[in-house]
Amino acid sequence: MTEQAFGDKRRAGGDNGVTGHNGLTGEDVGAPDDNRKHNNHCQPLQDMGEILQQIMAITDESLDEAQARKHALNCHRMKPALFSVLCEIKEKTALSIQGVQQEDPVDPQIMRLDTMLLAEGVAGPEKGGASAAAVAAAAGGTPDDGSLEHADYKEKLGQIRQIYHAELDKYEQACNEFTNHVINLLREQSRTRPVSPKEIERMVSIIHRKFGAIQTQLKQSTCEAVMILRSRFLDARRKRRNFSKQATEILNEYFYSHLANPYPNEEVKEELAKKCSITVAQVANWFGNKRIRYKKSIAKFQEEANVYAMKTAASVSSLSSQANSPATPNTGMHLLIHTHTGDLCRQNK
DNA sequence: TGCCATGATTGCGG
DNA sequence: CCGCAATCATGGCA
Repeated sequence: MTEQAFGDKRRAGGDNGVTGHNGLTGEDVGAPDDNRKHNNHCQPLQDMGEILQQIMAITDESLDEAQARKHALNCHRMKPALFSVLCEIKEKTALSIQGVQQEDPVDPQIMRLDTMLLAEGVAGPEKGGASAAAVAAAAGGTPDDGSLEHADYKEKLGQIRQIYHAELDKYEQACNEFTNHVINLLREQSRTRPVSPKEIERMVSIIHRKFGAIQTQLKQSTCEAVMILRSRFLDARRKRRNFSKQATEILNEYFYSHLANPYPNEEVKEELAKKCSITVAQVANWFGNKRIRYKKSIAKFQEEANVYAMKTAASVSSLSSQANSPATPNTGMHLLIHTHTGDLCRQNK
Protein backbone atom coordinates (compact mmCIF):
# COMPACT_ATOMS: atom_id res chain seq x y z
CA MET A 1 0.00 0.00 0.00
CA THR A 2 2.72 2.34 1.03
CA GLU A 3 4.82 1.08 -1.83
CA GLN A 4 2.00 2.05 -4.08
CA ALA A 5 1.88 5.45 -2.53
CA PHE A 6 5.59 5.89 -2.85
CA GLY A 7 5.34 4.59 -6.36
CA ASP A 8 2.89 7.35 -7.08
CA LYS A 9 5.31 9.78 -5.58
CA ARG A 10 8.04 8.51 -7.80
CA ARG A 11 5.83 8.87 -10.80
CA ALA A 12 5.03 12.40 -9.79
CA GLY A 13 8.73 13.04 -9.40
CA GLY A 14 9.31 11.54 -12.79
CA ASP A 15 7.02 14.05 -14.40
CA ASN A 16 8.87 16.66 -12.60
CA GLY A 17 12.10 15.20 -13.84
CA VAL A 18 11.04 15.71 -17.40
CA THR A 19 10.35 19.35 -16.79
CA GLY A 20 13.62 19.59 -15.00
CA HIS A 21 15.28 18.00 -17.93
CA ASN A 22 13.80 20.58 -20.18
CA GLY A 23 15.10 23.24 -17.97
CA LEU A 24 18.54 21.78 -17.81
CA THR A 25 18.87 21.28 -21.52
CA GLY A 26 18.19 24.88 -21.99
CA GLU A 27 15.43 24.22 -24.46
CA ASP A 28 12.65 26.67 -24.72
CA VAL A 29 10.10 26.20 -22.01
CA GLY A 30 7.40 27.31 -24.35
CA ALA A 31 8.01 24.44 -26.79
CA PRO A 32 7.96 21.17 -24.91
CA ASP A 33 6.06 19.39 -27.66
CA ASP A 34 9.07 19.27 -29.90
CA ASN A 35 11.01 17.61 -27.18
CA ARG A 36 8.24 15.05 -26.54
CA LYS A 37 8.10 14.11 -30.15
CA HIS A 38 11.80 13.81 -30.22
CA ASN A 39 11.82 11.55 -27.19
CA ASN A 40 9.01 9.41 -28.46
CA HIS A 41 10.25 8.75 -31.92
CA CYS A 42 14.03 8.55 -31.82
CA GLN A 43 16.28 5.89 -30.38
CA PRO A 44 15.97 5.84 -26.63
CA LEU A 45 19.55 4.72 -26.18
CA GLN A 46 20.84 7.75 -27.94
CA ASP A 47 18.60 9.91 -25.79
CA MET A 48 19.93 8.33 -22.67
CA GLY A 49 23.41 9.05 -23.83
CA GLU A 50 22.47 12.63 -24.46
CA ILE A 51 20.88 13.00 -21.06
CA LEU A 52 23.89 11.47 -19.41
CA GLN A 53 26.13 13.83 -21.26
CA GLN A 54 24.00 16.74 -20.14
CA ILE A 55 24.11 15.58 -16.57
CA MET A 56 27.85 15.19 -16.75
CA ALA A 57 28.05 18.67 -18.18
CA ILE A 58 26.28 20.19 -15.21
CA THR A 59 28.40 22.81 -13.60
CA ASP A 60 27.69 25.24 -10.84
CA GLU A 61 26.96 27.83 -13.47
CA SER A 62 24.42 25.65 -15.23
CA LEU A 63 22.83 24.92 -11.88
CA ASP A 64 22.59 28.60 -11.13
CA GLU A 65 21.20 29.09 -14.55
CA ALA A 66 18.62 26.40 -13.93
CA GLN A 67 17.77 27.96 -10.62
CA ALA A 68 17.26 31.26 -12.34
CA ARG A 69 15.03 29.63 -14.94
CA LYS A 70 13.05 27.95 -12.23
CA HIS A 71 12.65 31.25 -10.49
CA ALA A 72 11.58 32.87 -13.73
CA LEU A 73 9.07 30.10 -14.22
CA ASN A 74 7.73 30.52 -10.71
CA CYS A 75 7.29 34.20 -11.28
CA HIS A 76 5.51 33.70 -14.58
CA ARG A 77 2.12 35.37 -14.52
CA MET A 78 0.35 32.29 -15.80
CA LYS A 79 2.01 30.02 -13.30
CA PRO A 80 -0.62 30.05 -10.51
CA ALA A 81 -3.41 29.28 -12.93
CA LEU A 82 -1.50 26.49 -14.64
CA PHE A 83 -0.40 25.10 -11.33
CA SER A 84 -3.92 24.91 -9.95
CA VAL A 85 -5.04 23.17 -13.14
CA LEU A 86 -2.23 20.68 -12.75
CA CYS A 87 -3.24 20.07 -9.15
CA GLU A 88 -6.82 19.56 -10.19
CA ILE A 89 -5.89 17.06 -12.88
CA LYS A 90 -3.72 15.14 -10.48
CA GLU A 91 -6.45 15.16 -7.89
CA LYS A 92 -8.87 13.68 -10.40
CA THR A 93 -6.52 10.94 -11.54
CA ALA A 94 -3.87 9.48 -9.33
CA LEU A 95 -5.13 10.65 -5.97
CA SER A 96 -8.71 9.65 -6.46
CA ILE A 97 -7.58 6.15 -7.35
CA GLN A 98 -5.07 5.99 -4.51
CA GLY A 99 -7.40 7.25 -1.85
CA VAL A 100 -9.91 4.42 -2.17
CA GLN A 101 -8.42 1.72 0.05
CA GLN A 102 -7.17 4.13 2.64
CA GLU A 103 -9.03 3.39 5.82
CA ASP A 104 -8.34 -0.11 7.06
CA PRO A 105 -10.28 -1.25 10.12
CA VAL A 106 -8.60 -1.39 13.52
CA ASP A 107 -6.69 -4.63 13.85
CA PRO A 108 -8.33 -6.80 16.54
CA GLN A 109 -4.89 -8.13 17.45
CA ILE A 110 -3.67 -4.65 18.28
CA MET A 111 -6.79 -4.14 20.34
CA ARG A 112 -6.02 -7.33 22.22
CA LEU A 113 -2.49 -6.12 22.88
CA ASP A 114 -3.80 -2.81 24.15
CA THR A 115 -6.31 -4.54 26.38
CA MET A 116 -3.70 -6.81 27.84
CA LEU A 117 -1.20 -4.02 28.45
CA LEU A 118 -3.92 -2.02 30.12
CA ALA A 119 -4.99 -4.97 32.25
CA GLU A 120 -1.43 -5.65 33.32
CA GLY A 121 -0.96 -2.04 34.31
CA VAL A 122 1.81 -1.50 31.77
CA ALA A 123 -0.16 0.88 29.65
CA GLY A 124 -2.50 3.47 31.10
CA PRO A 125 -2.19 5.17 34.48
CA GLU A 126 -0.07 3.74 37.28
CA LYS A 127 -2.21 1.57 39.47
CA GLY A 128 -0.39 0.05 42.41
CA GLY A 129 0.06 -3.37 40.79
CA ALA A 130 -3.42 -4.81 41.15
CA SER A 131 -2.55 -7.65 38.83
CA ALA A 132 0.55 -8.38 40.87
CA ALA A 133 -1.68 -8.83 43.87
CA ALA A 134 -3.81 -11.21 41.86
CA VAL A 135 -0.76 -13.23 40.89
CA ALA A 136 0.45 -13.36 44.47
CA ALA A 137 -2.99 -14.51 45.55
CA ALA A 138 -3.00 -17.17 42.86
CA ALA A 139 0.38 -18.33 44.07
CA GLY A 140 -1.31 -19.10 47.36
CA GLY A 141 1.76 -18.46 49.44
CA THR A 142 1.75 -17.26 53.01
CA PRO A 143 1.23 -13.52 53.35
CA ASP A 144 4.91 -12.96 54.06
CA ASP A 145 6.11 -14.82 51.01
CA GLY A 146 3.29 -13.34 49.04
CA SER A 147 4.33 -9.79 49.76
CA LEU A 148 7.94 -10.68 49.04
CA GLU A 149 7.11 -12.15 45.64
CA HIS A 150 4.60 -9.41 45.16
CA ALA A 151 7.29 -6.75 45.59
CA ASP A 152 9.60 -8.60 43.25
CA TYR A 153 6.91 -8.94 40.63
CA LYS A 154 5.92 -5.31 41.02
CA GLU A 155 9.48 -4.19 40.58
CA LYS A 156 9.96 -6.22 37.41
CA LEU A 157 6.64 -5.02 36.04
CA GLY A 158 7.66 -1.47 36.84
CA GLN A 159 10.83 -1.94 34.84
CA ILE A 160 8.90 -3.24 31.89
CA ARG A 161 6.51 -0.35 32.21
CA GLN A 162 9.31 2.15 32.29
CA ILE A 163 11.03 0.72 29.23
CA TYR A 164 7.74 0.54 27.40
CA HIS A 165 6.92 4.17 28.01
CA ALA A 166 10.43 5.36 27.23
CA GLU A 167 10.35 3.53 23.92
CA LEU A 168 6.86 4.77 23.19
CA ASP A 169 7.94 8.36 23.78
CA LYS A 170 10.98 7.83 21.64
CA TYR A 171 8.95 6.50 18.75
CA GLU A 172 6.42 9.26 19.10
CA GLN A 173 9.11 11.89 19.02
CA ALA A 174 10.79 10.27 16.05
CA CYS A 175 7.46 10.03 14.29
CA ASN A 176 6.73 13.70 14.84
CA GLU A 177 10.16 14.73 13.71
CA PHE A 178 9.97 12.64 10.61
CA THR A 179 6.45 13.81 9.83
CA ASN A 180 7.48 17.44 10.14
CA HIS A 181 10.47 16.79 7.99
CA VAL A 182 8.38 15.18 5.28
CA ILE A 183 5.76 17.91 5.46
CA ASN A 184 8.41 20.56 5.07
CA LEU A 185 9.94 18.66 2.21
CA LEU A 186 6.63 18.32 0.44
CA ARG A 187 5.81 21.96 1.00
CA GLU A 188 9.12 22.84 -0.46
CA GLN A 189 8.47 20.58 -3.41
CA SER A 190 4.96 21.91 -3.82
CA ARG A 191 6.49 25.05 -5.20
CA THR A 192 7.81 23.21 -8.20
CA ARG A 193 5.32 20.38 -8.67
CA PRO A 194 1.68 19.87 -7.84
CA VAL A 195 1.47 18.61 -4.30
CA SER A 196 -1.99 19.07 -2.90
CA PRO A 197 -2.68 19.34 0.82
CA LYS A 198 -4.58 16.10 0.53
CA GLU A 199 -1.45 14.39 -0.69
CA ILE A 200 0.52 15.71 2.26
CA GLU A 201 -2.19 14.48 4.54
CA ARG A 202 -2.02 11.09 2.95
CA MET A 203 1.73 10.96 3.30
CA VAL A 204 1.40 11.85 6.97
CA SER A 205 -1.08 9.07 7.49
CA ILE A 206 1.30 6.66 5.76
CA ILE A 207 4.10 7.71 8.08
CA HIS A 208 1.84 7.33 11.08
CA ARG A 209 0.84 3.88 9.96
CA LYS A 210 4.47 2.89 9.55
CA PHE A 211 5.32 4.13 13.01
CA GLY A 212 2.18 2.49 14.28
CA ALA A 213 3.55 -0.82 13.06
CA ILE A 214 6.70 -0.21 15.08
CA GLN A 215 4.57 0.57 18.09
CA THR A 216 2.67 -2.64 17.59
CA GLN A 217 5.97 -4.48 17.57
CA LEU A 218 6.85 -2.74 20.81
CA LYS A 219 3.52 -3.67 22.34
CA GLN A 220 3.99 -7.26 21.27
CA SER A 221 7.44 -7.43 22.83
CA THR A 222 6.12 -5.87 26.01
CA CYS A 223 3.28 -8.37 26.17
CA GLU A 224 5.74 -11.19 25.75
CA ALA A 225 7.90 -9.83 28.54
CA VAL A 226 4.89 -9.60 30.83
CA MET A 227 3.81 -13.13 29.94
CA ILE A 228 7.27 -14.48 30.71
CA LEU A 229 7.28 -12.61 34.00
CA ARG A 230 3.87 -13.94 34.88
CA SER A 231 4.69 -17.50 33.94
CA ARG A 232 7.77 -17.31 36.10
CA PHE A 233 5.67 -16.29 39.06
CA LEU A 234 2.98 -18.83 38.33
CA ASP A 235 5.61 -21.55 38.09
CA ALA A 236 6.62 -20.56 41.58
CA ARG A 237 3.25 -21.83 42.77
CA ARG A 238 4.74 -25.16 43.52
CA LYS A 239 7.53 -23.65 45.52
CA ARG A 240 5.91 -24.41 48.79
CA ARG A 241 6.89 -23.24 52.20
CA ASN A 242 6.10 -25.38 55.18
CA PHE A 243 3.53 -23.80 57.44
CA SER A 244 4.76 -22.42 60.71
CA LYS A 245 4.90 -24.77 63.68
CA GLN A 246 2.13 -22.78 65.25
CA ALA A 247 -0.10 -23.17 62.23
CA THR A 248 0.48 -26.92 62.06
CA GLU A 249 -0.24 -27.09 65.77
CA ILE A 250 -3.58 -25.34 65.37
CA LEU A 251 -4.59 -27.48 62.41
CA ASN A 252 -3.55 -30.70 64.11
CA GLU A 253 -5.41 -29.67 67.22
CA TYR A 254 -8.61 -29.28 65.28
CA PHE A 255 -8.04 -32.43 63.29
CA TYR A 256 -7.43 -34.71 66.26
CA SER A 257 -10.18 -33.20 68.36
CA HIS A 258 -12.59 -33.82 65.48
CA LEU A 259 -11.28 -37.18 64.37
CA ALA A 260 -14.78 -38.57 64.20
CA ASN A 261 -15.62 -35.96 61.61
CA PRO A 262 -12.53 -34.11 60.40
CA TYR A 263 -14.41 -32.02 57.86
CA PRO A 264 -14.43 -28.38 58.89
CA ASN A 265 -17.16 -26.31 57.31
CA GLU A 266 -16.52 -23.06 55.51
CA GLU A 267 -16.72 -20.90 58.62
CA VAL A 268 -14.33 -23.11 60.56
CA LYS A 269 -11.98 -23.17 57.62
CA GLU A 270 -12.00 -19.41 57.48
CA GLU A 271 -11.36 -19.18 61.18
CA LEU A 272 -8.50 -21.65 61.00
CA ALA A 273 -7.08 -19.82 58.01
CA LYS A 274 -7.16 -16.58 59.93
CA LYS A 275 -5.52 -18.15 62.96
CA CYS A 276 -2.80 -19.80 60.88
CA SER A 277 -2.28 -16.84 58.52
CA ILE A 278 -2.93 -19.02 55.50
CA THR A 279 -5.67 -19.10 52.90
CA VAL A 280 -8.89 -21.08 53.13
CA ALA A 281 -7.75 -23.11 50.12
CA GLN A 282 -4.60 -24.03 52.00
CA VAL A 283 -6.65 -25.13 54.98
CA ALA A 284 -8.75 -27.27 52.66
CA ASN A 285 -5.58 -28.68 51.11
CA TRP A 286 -4.14 -29.41 54.52
CA PHE A 287 -7.25 -31.27 55.66
CA GLY A 288 -7.42 -33.17 52.42
CA ASN A 289 -3.84 -34.24 52.75
CA LYS A 290 -4.18 -34.94 56.44
CA ARG A 291 -7.23 -37.12 56.08
CA ILE A 292 -5.79 -39.23 53.32
CA ARG A 293 -2.41 -39.54 54.97
CA TYR A 294 -3.83 -40.31 58.33
CA LYS A 295 -6.04 -42.94 56.82
CA LYS A 296 -3.11 -44.36 54.91
CA SER A 297 -0.92 -44.56 57.94
CA ILE A 298 -3.73 -46.20 59.84
CA ALA A 299 -4.20 -48.60 56.98
CA LYS A 300 -0.50 -49.31 57.04
CA PHE A 301 -0.56 -49.95 60.74
CA GLN A 302 -3.68 -51.99 60.31
CA GLU A 303 -2.02 -54.09 57.65
CA GLU A 304 1.01 -54.53 59.83
CA ALA A 305 -1.20 -55.34 62.75
CA ASN A 306 -3.14 -57.83 60.68
CA VAL A 307 0.08 -59.58 59.68
CA TYR A 308 1.07 -59.88 63.28
CA ALA A 309 -2.43 -60.93 64.21
CA MET A 310 -2.38 -63.66 61.60
CA LYS A 311 0.97 -64.88 62.87
CA THR A 312 -0.22 -64.84 66.42
CA ALA A 313 -3.45 -66.52 65.52
CA ALA A 314 -1.63 -69.24 63.65
CA SER A 315 0.89 -69.95 66.38
CA VAL A 316 -1.21 -69.41 69.48
CA SER A 317 -4.71 -70.44 68.59
CA SER A 318 -5.79 -70.46 72.20
CA LEU A 319 -5.12 -66.70 72.50
CA SER A 320 -6.79 -65.78 69.24
CA SER A 321 -9.39 -63.68 71.03
CA GLN A 322 -6.70 -61.19 72.03
CA ALA A 323 -5.08 -60.96 68.62
CA ASN A 324 -7.20 -58.05 67.53
CA SER A 325 -4.52 -55.55 66.45
CA PRO A 326 -3.00 -54.13 69.60
CA ALA A 327 -0.95 -51.79 67.52
CA THR A 328 -3.99 -50.08 66.07
CA PRO A 329 -4.59 -46.67 67.58
CA ASN A 330 -8.14 -46.38 68.77
CA THR A 331 -8.61 -42.84 67.60
CA GLY A 332 -7.95 -43.73 64.01
CA MET A 333 -10.65 -46.30 63.74
CA HIS A 334 -13.43 -43.80 63.47
CA LEU A 335 -12.02 -42.21 60.43
CA LEU A 336 -11.11 -45.51 58.88
CA ILE A 337 -14.56 -46.89 59.40
CA HIS A 338 -16.23 -43.71 58.31
CA THR A 339 -14.17 -43.43 55.21
CA HIS A 340 -14.66 -46.99 54.24
CA THR A 341 -18.36 -46.96 54.79
CA GLY A 342 -18.58 -43.48 53.36
CA ASP A 343 -21.50 -42.58 55.61
CA LEU A 344 -19.97 -39.53 57.24
CA CYS A 345 -17.84 -38.15 54.49
CA ARG A 346 -20.37 -35.59 53.35
CA GLN A 347 -21.74 -34.60 56.73
CA ASN A 348 -20.88 -30.99 56.22
CA LYS A 349 -22.61 -30.67 52.92
C1' DT B 1 22.88 -37.00 48.83
C1' DG B 2 19.05 -39.77 49.65
C1' DC B 3 14.93 -40.22 51.98
C1' DC B 4 10.89 -38.84 54.17
C1' DA B 5 7.58 -35.07 55.21
C1' DT B 6 4.58 -31.96 53.33
C1' DG B 7 2.05 -28.45 50.57
C1' DA B 8 0.08 -28.15 45.95
C1' DT B 9 -1.99 -29.94 41.76
C1' DT B 10 -4.69 -32.98 38.92
C1' DG B 11 -8.17 -36.24 37.53
C1' DC B 12 -12.16 -38.59 38.76
C1' DG B 13 -16.58 -39.75 40.87
C1' DG B 14 -20.72 -38.56 43.15
C1' DC C 1 -18.44 -28.22 43.73
C1' DC C 2 -16.33 -31.14 47.19
C1' DG C 3 -13.58 -34.86 48.65
C1' DC C 4 -10.53 -38.67 47.54
C1' DA C 5 -6.50 -40.63 45.61
C1' DA C 6 -2.44 -40.27 43.13
C1' DT C 7 1.21 -37.60 42.01
C1' DC C 8 4.46 -33.76 41.75
C1' DA C 9 7.96 -30.99 43.65
C1' DT C 10 10.27 -28.96 47.27
C1' DG C 11 11.87 -28.56 52.27
C1' DG C 12 14.49 -30.36 55.73
C1' DC C 13 17.04 -33.62 58.17
C1' DA C 14 20.40 -37.41 59.03
